[in-house]
Amino acid sequence: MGVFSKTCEYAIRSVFFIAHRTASGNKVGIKEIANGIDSPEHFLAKILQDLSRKGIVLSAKGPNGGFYLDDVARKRPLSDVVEAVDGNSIFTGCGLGLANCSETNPCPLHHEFKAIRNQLKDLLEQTTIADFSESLNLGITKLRK
Amino acid sequence: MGVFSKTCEYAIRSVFFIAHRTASGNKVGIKEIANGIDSPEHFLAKILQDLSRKGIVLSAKGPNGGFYLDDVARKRPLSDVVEAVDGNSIFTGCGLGLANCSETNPCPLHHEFKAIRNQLKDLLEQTTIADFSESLNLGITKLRK
DNA sequence: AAAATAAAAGACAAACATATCTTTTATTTT
DNA sequence: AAAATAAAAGATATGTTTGTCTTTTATTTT
Ligand code: FES
Ligand code: FES
Repeated sequence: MGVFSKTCEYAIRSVFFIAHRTASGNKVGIKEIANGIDSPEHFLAKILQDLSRKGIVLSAKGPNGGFYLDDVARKRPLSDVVEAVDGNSIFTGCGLGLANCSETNPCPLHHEFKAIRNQLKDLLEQTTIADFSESLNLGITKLRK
Repeated sequence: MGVFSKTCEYAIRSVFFIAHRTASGNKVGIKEIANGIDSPEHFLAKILQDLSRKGIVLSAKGPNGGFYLDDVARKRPLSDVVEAVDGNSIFTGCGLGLANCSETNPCPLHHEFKAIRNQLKDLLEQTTIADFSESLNLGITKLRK
């Protein structure tokens, strides 16, 4: 089990892929996305339907349709994607699973854990979906092994 | 879903509890532990059986029996507990779920993610089970809400 | 030796995450 | 209007995690 759920991993990889493939106003179909990020097609379809409903990605039916991002969507922080799929427990929850993480009732790892958790939060809040398009264009980074 | 599995959360909380309650050579029973960390008794029993088989905790059957830790077990780093339960993917796995996290085939988040992942690794490797007994004794930290 | 205690082990069940397949709806092209 | 396209929606399946209950084994106390 990773930091994010499998669903969330596919979600992040797919928005990166869509951003990268639809930079100049075109759209990309579910099959191509699923292949591009090495995910099960129908499972990814569910995820993108959900992201579409929540306004994280945009979609169009019919010929020449597919998924895409507009300028607003491109500039969304990654934290919005994570929160849409996995909720905000990764940003606020106790590392040891206590019901309420707080300064007044901390678990033994609270202070150390909170510092690390906040760094992950900062990373995801300060980088946008579009931020990684260039390294993908250059082939420096990958979305499938 | 947190950083650790529910099973691992219970495991960490229980070793903290056992360390705290068995400081002077005594033992503590499963019921008391389950109540002390607010976990399902029989589920925790399975976890402790596993930790016992792996040598993370010690146990004794019969009257006055229970779980305990010796000096060696007390000084084990938390990373041993986590690795025994959740494996090492939290320390080495790709944040976006790619099959192999590496410098030569990095995902877009690789460098940033790796830095955070390594901090968690360092935290867990550099603190031992016994390190938190004092703050538990003083009631400064808690193992149940 | 018998009774009591407590962990170990086994069988089962519910909930959730992940995945697959089929049908429907909306849109565009012809 | 008809045909083609592609996402949306629905139904079903598989696997894993989490949780419960019962029986067995080992140990100690009486
Ligand atoms: S209480 Fe556990 S991380 Fe804050
Ligand atoms: S390749 Fe993704 S974190 Fe290293």
